[in-house]
Amino acid sequence: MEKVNTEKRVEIIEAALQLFSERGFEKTTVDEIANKANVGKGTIYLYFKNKEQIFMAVIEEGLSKMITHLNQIFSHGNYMTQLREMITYHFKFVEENKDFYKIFLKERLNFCFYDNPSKTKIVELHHQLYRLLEEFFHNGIKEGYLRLGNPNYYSLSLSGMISHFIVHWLTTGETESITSMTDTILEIFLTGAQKTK
Amino acid sequence: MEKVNTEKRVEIIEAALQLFSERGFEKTTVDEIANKANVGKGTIYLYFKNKEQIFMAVIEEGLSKMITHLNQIFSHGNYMTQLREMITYHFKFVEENKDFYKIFLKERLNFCFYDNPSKTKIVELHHQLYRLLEEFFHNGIKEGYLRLGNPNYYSLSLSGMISHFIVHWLTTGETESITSMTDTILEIFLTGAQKTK
Amino acid sequence: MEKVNTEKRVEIIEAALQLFSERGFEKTTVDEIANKANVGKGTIYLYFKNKEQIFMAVIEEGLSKMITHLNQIFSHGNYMTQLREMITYHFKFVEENKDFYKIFLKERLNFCFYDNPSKTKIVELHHQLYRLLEEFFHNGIKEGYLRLGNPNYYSLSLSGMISHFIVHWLTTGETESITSMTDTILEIFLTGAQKTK
Amino acid sequence: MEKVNTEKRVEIIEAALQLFSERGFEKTTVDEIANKANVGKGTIYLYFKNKEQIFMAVIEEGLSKMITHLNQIFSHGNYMTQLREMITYHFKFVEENKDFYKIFLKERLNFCFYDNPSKTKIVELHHQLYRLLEEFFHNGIKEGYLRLGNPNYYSLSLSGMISHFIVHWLTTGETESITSMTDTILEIFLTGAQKTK
DNA sequence: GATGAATGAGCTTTCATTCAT
DNA sequence: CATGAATGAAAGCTCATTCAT
Repeated sequence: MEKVNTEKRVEIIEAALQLFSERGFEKTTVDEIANKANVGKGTIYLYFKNKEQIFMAVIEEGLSKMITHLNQIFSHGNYMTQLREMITYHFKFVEENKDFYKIFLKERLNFCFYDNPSKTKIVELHHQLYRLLEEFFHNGIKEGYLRLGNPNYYSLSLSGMISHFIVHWLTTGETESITSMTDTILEIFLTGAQKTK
Repeated sequence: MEKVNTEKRVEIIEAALQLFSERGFEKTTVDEIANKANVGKGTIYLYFKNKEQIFMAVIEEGLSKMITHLNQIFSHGNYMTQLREMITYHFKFVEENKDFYKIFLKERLNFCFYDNPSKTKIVELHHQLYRLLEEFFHNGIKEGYLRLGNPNYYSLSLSGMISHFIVHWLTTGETESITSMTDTILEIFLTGAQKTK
Repeated sequence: MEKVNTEKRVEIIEAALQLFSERGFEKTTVDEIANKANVGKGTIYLYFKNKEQIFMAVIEEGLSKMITHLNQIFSHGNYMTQLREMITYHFKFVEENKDFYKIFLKERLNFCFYDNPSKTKIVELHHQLYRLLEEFFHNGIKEGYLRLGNPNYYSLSLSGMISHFIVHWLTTGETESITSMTDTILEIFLTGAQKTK
Repeated sequence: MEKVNTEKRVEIIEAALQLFSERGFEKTTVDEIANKANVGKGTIYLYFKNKEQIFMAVIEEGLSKMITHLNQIFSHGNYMTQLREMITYHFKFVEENKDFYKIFLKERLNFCFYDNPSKTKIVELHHQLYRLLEEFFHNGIKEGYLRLGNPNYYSLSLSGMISHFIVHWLTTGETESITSMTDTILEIFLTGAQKTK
């Protein structure tokens, strides 16, 4: 019933992405998506089984992009460069995909509850992202760049810092580029906030 | 039209809190809230102008609780104790107010868009929380506990770490108490993740 | 969710009965029913779970009426009088409940397929009607009024004759009262069409 | 716009016949018909103006078949043989055209309302069938096989008996061949159900 | 104050029909 | 001739809100 990737499908996803991020899933109507995508309302249902599937496709799209790029970053260069680039990439990504990131931040909490088959792809991608970071921090310890410790805790800490800076940036009007925060975060993450004697 | 605090109002808020956190705002019906609160559906509209106002009240309630308690923590004891207690308190709070915290995490992003008069109270409280933490970190620097730097960045970093650990905890089944994470977070925040020679 | 018998419920059933018989189930919209019944569309759903349940209620209503009356007829008088009255009653019933009878004639074929719980009541009533007639003809044989034979075949034959006369009457403009057909049918049923020497 | 009989047209009618009898007219989609007939959806509209016309063609097809065959039966043999064969033919027909007969039984009631030009063909055929039987019973009286009386009443009586036996057979699982009912019906129709002294 | 029956705007989804290829 | 992607009117149903009691 659902058609494969075509120009129309992409247009629908892009329209939906914007609207979902502006008004949220529930407050966005299929009519609005159709209008913004310049397709008939019925057309939407040629490409997606229902409104929820559009949402899933939107998330999938964004998560896949993130994973692909992180994999690229982690595939060459030395560790510290990768660390810095990972942070910068997050900021660049959010600047370019503000809409997706807003949705992502809101929906993270629900990913775990996605049990029905139509959502497993999302859960799978989210796990992939999680494991990618875990491995990265695991390597950091093994290669002697990071202190001994649970790599997941490092992962959660840095991710938390990054996403919280982003939340702050998004909610305070997105003045200036947020990429300039890279060094700040890197320093706090690596050397901590405590005054050394 | 809106009545002041009474037992009924509290019951409505508590019922709504639970339902909103379980199903989200849109998927919760006023009927359900009325049932759970053991009041008539019409009664709800004696205490709240509309469904959205219930939501606002729920958020207000939670934010006020947090602010009150943080103020208490910051009012006595030495700095490092306050820092540790602040983290522990967050964890305790989320354990006791899981429902509210979920909503809070999701809605944070929207606080900035709350322009209409009915939401200013929320924005105000959110700012208060923000300033409270800013001041706390500002003091940490002034009193020589924290390295020189922008107190907001410290605030964002630690808040991000805390909330991200909570997200992880919430989405992985809430096994064990999360308060045990206090030391882990404190250490990473204070001394960083980098291996020292 | 469904309210019990009230004036509104009755009005909805009556409006639906008319519309269903005029346009058929599918071509009748809930809006139309609501309009004809002078209630809001939403009100319909206070009394019926969905459109199909209205239909079921309509059928139930009519079948119950028929069964009740047939029971009355079969409860007193001698056999031949009962037989005649039964036929007359069918004609009177269809004259007074033309709408229902049309629906009944069309839906008979589907009664057997009504497996889901919401329809068992209908199936049950239909069986009741069937057994009532079977027993009536069984008695006719036992009491020596009817020739030896399978009572079901007599039941099917007479019912068939009656309903076909009704179909004819309904489709040819319902000129004159159809009750005048009672004797014609009775005679053919009892003594047959063949010329006796 | 409508093409004459071709293989494709026949396939569409046959597919529609089956689907209409299974799900009814409204619940059958043009897509389904197209799929079952192995033609493109657009192709259907080369052969039929709209969905309703497919339905009409289905009915026409079946009625024509019945009329043709009844004419054959009535064209040779003696009267009583013709009578018996007419009944048997009905049963054989329904066994071979169960789908059509179900639709026919349901739609009979509407034939009279078919006023618009697209339906006159149906009405015409239905009248033809009616007159064919009327004439047959008229002859039966004239030739001394049947008692004096209105031939239409005999026609309605026997037709009613036959179709009601068929309804019963269709709704009770179609166990055994229904053709075995021929004698039963014939006897009741000819000699009646009343016990003779 | 408290209620819940009543409402209709508004939603998602379906599907007969068209038409460019 | 044949097709199926595209369409939007129209349907069933939900639910926030009102208001007579």
